[in-house]
Amino acid sequence: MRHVDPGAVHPSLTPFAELVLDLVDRIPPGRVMSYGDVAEFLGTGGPRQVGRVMATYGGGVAWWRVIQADGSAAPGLEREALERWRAEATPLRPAGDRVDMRRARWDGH
DNA sequence: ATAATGACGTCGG
DNA sequence: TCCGACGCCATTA
Repeated sequence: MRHVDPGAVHPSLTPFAELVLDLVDRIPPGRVMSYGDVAEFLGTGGPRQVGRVMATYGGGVAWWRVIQADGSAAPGLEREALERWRAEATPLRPAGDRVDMRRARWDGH
């Protein structure tokens, strides 16, 4: 048996939740993906399903790198997300309260 | 099996 | 730019 597989199973999670969390774990610092981007990349589910997973299990991953398509942070976590974005130099819009999706969006590669 | 839920996305006004 | 209405679909009750 191996020591610790990065993509090892998370027993209590649904297959879809594992796919989401595994992908979020690979988003590089300073880059982001919208809920819709994640669903599209996985080829299953939709933005709301990704949102459900993040709301329930997002605490263990880089949740601030998964945002809404317009560049705004997850509801209720705007302040903390902003600190994270600044800390890892995520490209922000002039106003400074949202991510510049055109430059920060990660395509999965 | 059926219905309700929800960290969304898109479009019209 | 901001807001409301509607569609979406895995999960959960």
